[in-house]
Amino acid sequence: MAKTDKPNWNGCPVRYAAGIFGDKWCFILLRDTLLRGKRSYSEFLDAGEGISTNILASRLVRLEEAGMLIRKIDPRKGSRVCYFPTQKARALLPAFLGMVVWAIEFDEETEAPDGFAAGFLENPTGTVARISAQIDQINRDILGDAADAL
Amino acid sequence: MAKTDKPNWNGCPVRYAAGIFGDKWCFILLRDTLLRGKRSYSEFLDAGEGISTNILASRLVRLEEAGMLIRKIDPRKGSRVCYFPTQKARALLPAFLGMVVWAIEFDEETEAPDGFAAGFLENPTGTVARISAQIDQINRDILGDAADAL
DNA sequence: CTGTATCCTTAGGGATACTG
DNA sequence: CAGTATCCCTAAGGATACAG
Repeated sequence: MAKTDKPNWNGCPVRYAAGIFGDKWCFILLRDTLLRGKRSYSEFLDAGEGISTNILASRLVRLEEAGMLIRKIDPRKGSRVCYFPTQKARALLPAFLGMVVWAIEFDEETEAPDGFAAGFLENPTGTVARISAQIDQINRDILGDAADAL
Repeated sequence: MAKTDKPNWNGCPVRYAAGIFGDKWCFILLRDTLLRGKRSYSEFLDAGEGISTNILASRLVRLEEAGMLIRKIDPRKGSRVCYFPTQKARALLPAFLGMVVWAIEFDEETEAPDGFAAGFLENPTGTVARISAQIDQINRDILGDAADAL
C-alpha cells in the first residue's frame, strides 16, 4: 500500500490549519486583509462584524505570531499602524478562494460578484494572480518601494 | 470599476465557511471523514484528538444540519451508525487539499506523504478525483449499491 | 455501540473605561 | 489612532455516569 493511501501524518497539516483559522475571528481577519484590502486596526474594527477591541488586538497578535501578518507603521502617517499579509498568508489564497467558490455554490444567501466563481474555476492561477496584484497595489499605496520587502 | 474589484458580498461566503469549519472540532471531523475514511462514532472518538462524547455528538449534529454529513445505519451491523460525507462536503475537497498543501509547505512539523503536495499542485483535479474515489470505495464497502444514493 | 445527561471549571469574549 | 486593562458573564467543553 502506498504511503498516500492511508495518510497518517504526525504533525497533521489539517490540525495545523485548524489552529490558524479554526477560529471565527482569525478567519474573518484573513478575509479582510486578503480580499477586502483592510490594513489598519480601525479598518478591522469597523468591518461591521462587531469585534471588540481586546479581541481584535489578541487576534492580530496571534496572526502575527503565526507568521500571517506583519505589523508596520504607516510611513504616510506615523500614528497609523498597518498589518500586511505575509507571503505565507498570500500562499493561502488558492485554498481560500476555493472555499469562497464552494460557499458561493452551496450557500443560498451568498451573493457573488458576477462570474467570480466561474472565473476561478476556469483559471484559478489567473484569479489568484489578479487578487495578488490587488494586494500588491494596496501595499505599495501605503509603503511605496518598501512594499517589496514584505 | 468592475464588480469584482471591490467584493462587498452581502451574504459573505467567508463568513459562511467560517460558520461551518471555523471551529476546531468540525474541522477535524471533516478531515476524518474526507481524508481518513472514518465513518462511525467510535472511530471519530478514537481518532486520538481526545474529543469527548458530548462534544462529538454536538458536532455530528451540527455537521449533519449543515448538510455536510448524512447519518445512516450500517446495514452490515444494525447497532452501528455511520456518517457519510455529502456531495457538499466532498465539493470542499479542492479547497481542503489546498489547505493541506499550504500547511505542508509552511508548517515544519508536518510530515507529508511522499510527493503529495507536488502531486496536488501538478494535477489538482486528478488528486481530488483519486481521493474522491477512495471515499466512494469506503462508502461502497459499507453500503454496497445503496452508496449510489448518497 | 451510540449516544444523553449532568456537573463543573475555564476560556472566550462583549462592554467599556482608560492610556500613550 | 491603537491599543490595554477590567469586569463580568456566558458558552464551550472536559470528565464521567448513565441509558437505549
